[in-house]
Amino acid sequence: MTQLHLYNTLSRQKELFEPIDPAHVRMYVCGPTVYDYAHIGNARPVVVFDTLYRLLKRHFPKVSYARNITDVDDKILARAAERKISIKELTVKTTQIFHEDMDHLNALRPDHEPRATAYIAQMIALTQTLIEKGHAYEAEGHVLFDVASMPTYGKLSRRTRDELIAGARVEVAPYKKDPADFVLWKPAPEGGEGWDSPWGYGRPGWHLECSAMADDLLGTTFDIHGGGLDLIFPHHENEIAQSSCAHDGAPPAKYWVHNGFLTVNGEKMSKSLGNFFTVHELLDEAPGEALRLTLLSAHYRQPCDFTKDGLMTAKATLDKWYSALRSVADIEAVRTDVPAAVEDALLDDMNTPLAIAAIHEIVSNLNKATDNTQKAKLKGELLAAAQAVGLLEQEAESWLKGAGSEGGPSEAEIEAKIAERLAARKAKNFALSDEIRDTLAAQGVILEDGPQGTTWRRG
RNA sequence: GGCGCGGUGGCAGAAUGGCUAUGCAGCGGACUGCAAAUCCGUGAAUGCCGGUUCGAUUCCGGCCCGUGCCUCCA
Repeated sequence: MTQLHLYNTLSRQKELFEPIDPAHVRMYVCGPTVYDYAHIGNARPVVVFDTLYRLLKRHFPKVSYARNITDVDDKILARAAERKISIKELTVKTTQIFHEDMDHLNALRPDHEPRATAYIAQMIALTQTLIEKGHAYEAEGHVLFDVASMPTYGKLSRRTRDELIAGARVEVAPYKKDPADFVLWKPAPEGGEGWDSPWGYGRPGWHLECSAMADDLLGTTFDIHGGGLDLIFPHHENEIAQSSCAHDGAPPAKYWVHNGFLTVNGEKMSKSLGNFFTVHELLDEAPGEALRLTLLSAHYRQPCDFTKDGLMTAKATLDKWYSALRSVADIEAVRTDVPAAVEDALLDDMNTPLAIAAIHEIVSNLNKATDNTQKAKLKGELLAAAQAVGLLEQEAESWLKGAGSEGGPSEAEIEAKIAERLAARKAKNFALSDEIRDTLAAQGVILEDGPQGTTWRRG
């Protein structure tokens, strides 16, 4: 397979990816609501769509990737009030932390990262258009989308309005014409966070934000809209409703791509279960690349169960890969394209587990290689392959010697111990030699004796 | 209740109408002063019951189990 195929939620099938404009591919992914540290579940779509972004960039001349920042929302208001700080202060700080955390996961920054509050004018305009076209109505300071005005509503999530009503567990607001109607604009109290609008002081609805930003940055219809599975309904369904109705039927996106949910220790992550992990805290336990590899170890549409054991296995895998790279540190890599086995796996609906298996094979071949020409070629292949999935972006030496160095012995101390041990070994004092090795091992430093002498790494 | 997803060896996790990846763990060997790492070899799986088929883990139906959404959770 040499062309990209993606599973489109709209058709529930794998489809050949045919960009609207092959010269310029456009992708929008729903980003975080910045009220707290990003958790490991938030990281999954970031890593998944970063992998897709990298893949698209290799195959198309220009890619525009937009990922929004939702910086106005009930949870943000509540958190800011709780901490007695301004909304701005909260969202700026949280956004900064989000960026730092995602950088650690080797996620490239999107080309556009719109903040909802910078697009209020576009949201108001979109709402007005929907009212003018008869798809929205005002009621008690709210503007609501009129679901009955759109016969195809429910197409993405494959739900009918009857099902929605039958399954509704929420109390229906009395001002709604139809229980399925959703809010585009809602009133805000005087002095609270809000903006003036034709319908009074208020705030935009969440679904409206993405429609307005995507439309403004990527155009009426763009190629890929991504996000987590849980966003299919209602968020993406409502985005389709808003954008299509505002644009006389033109849908916002051609391909809808959704990543599966992440569980922790087999259960949905929640604070009460005690299995809630933020990316920030996990970075203290393992490098970001290990976290990234863990997330890519399962196919993006499958559920991914996160465990600390899995994280440690990913770390060990990277140790192995970096060790292979270190063994050829003095050989210059031959620059090559991403090896076919890896690229083909990725082109087939981003089969990252298969791509990772192919990387294992390259590592194995590199470890087996005897002549330098072969090693140079395989080193190039390994780097190209790993970087296609955002891994092996560090120097082997610093990965192996730097990880977990806080609190451990310094490099100079380790080198001194190794020299001491070498002397003991030469004198055939193996008791001392082993004692030195054991002591270092207890401090997290693993010694490996090879034909070229002793190398070390932190475990 | 409605809609959806999944059940593959000890674990993780791909693929496939017949010849069944990959990694970790295990076992044996090479190498090593001994280890570690690496390499070589090796055992081990398709939830249950039917159907279609020469043949099903793969397709179809039923069941069981798990799980997600239906609430501005990725």
